Amino acid sequence: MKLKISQSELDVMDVLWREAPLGSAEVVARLHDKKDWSARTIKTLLSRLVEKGALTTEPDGRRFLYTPSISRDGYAGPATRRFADRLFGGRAAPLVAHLAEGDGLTETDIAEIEALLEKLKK
Amino acid sequence: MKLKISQSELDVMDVLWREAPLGSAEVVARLHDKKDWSARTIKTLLSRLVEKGALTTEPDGRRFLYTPSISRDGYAGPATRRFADRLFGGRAAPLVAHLAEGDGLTETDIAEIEALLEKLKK
DNA sequence: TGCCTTTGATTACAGACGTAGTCATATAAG
DNA sequence: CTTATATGACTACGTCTGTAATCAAAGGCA
Repeated sequence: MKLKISQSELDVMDVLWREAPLGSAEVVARLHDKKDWSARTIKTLLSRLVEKGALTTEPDGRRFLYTPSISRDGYAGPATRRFADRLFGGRAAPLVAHLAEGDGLTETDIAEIEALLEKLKK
Repeated sequence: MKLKISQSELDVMDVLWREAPLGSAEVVARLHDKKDWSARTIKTLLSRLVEKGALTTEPDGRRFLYTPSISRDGYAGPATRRFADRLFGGRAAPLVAHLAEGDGLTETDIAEIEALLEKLKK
């Protein structure tokens, strides 16, 4: 059961991972600034995500409310590992190095990662 | 000039990033254990990569030698940032956390990342 | 010297993806 | 009650991907 979510679909999931359930019009509203898509396009993406089982629907009057059926972490974990494998042979350090390039890491990020590493070492 | 390399194509690039130039038969040999692809398939991927400009060719008798025209880092850097953006809104810590799950980080990885963070803080 | 093998070129084809349009219907507004 | 509108269902269509097969040229082997 490998759930394959495409790039554009991920943008939609992102909205619903932040806030759910939402109706399609609300998703459209949330995406309005970020992406220059027609409402139709977003509706299509929502439908495909439902087909794929990434979203659950719940009727709310004449419309549907959409809710993710996988958590962001549930999806991101395996995806991250596959990503690291393909690009860096699974080694984590180069990945972090790329993130760090050009001020990619905030103070907070650094602190959090350090805390994380501390815990791992114990 | 956005170079778009697909998943399967990346597996081919990986071989050539490790060792280049190589002829197609050699690439096929290197991939034999990893992927269960016919030689035809790999040839197609090589051709597509050449079309896309990700590989350079150099005639060597009746065959071609393939060499990457972008470095692994040159490709991985932007790709990593896009990946982090899409999945974690650009925040690095959750990404590292996922990598760490289930013993994903070796001692060496941890040490390297720590060194990296040290340098960033200065 | 004529055929098999290797290699590159060209072609194939289904399914996923990006990006919508059309249609029917339910509903809100007047 | 009638009409404009919002919403979901279905349809569209060109491109990209995964995964090859076929064809032709060029050299190796019998």
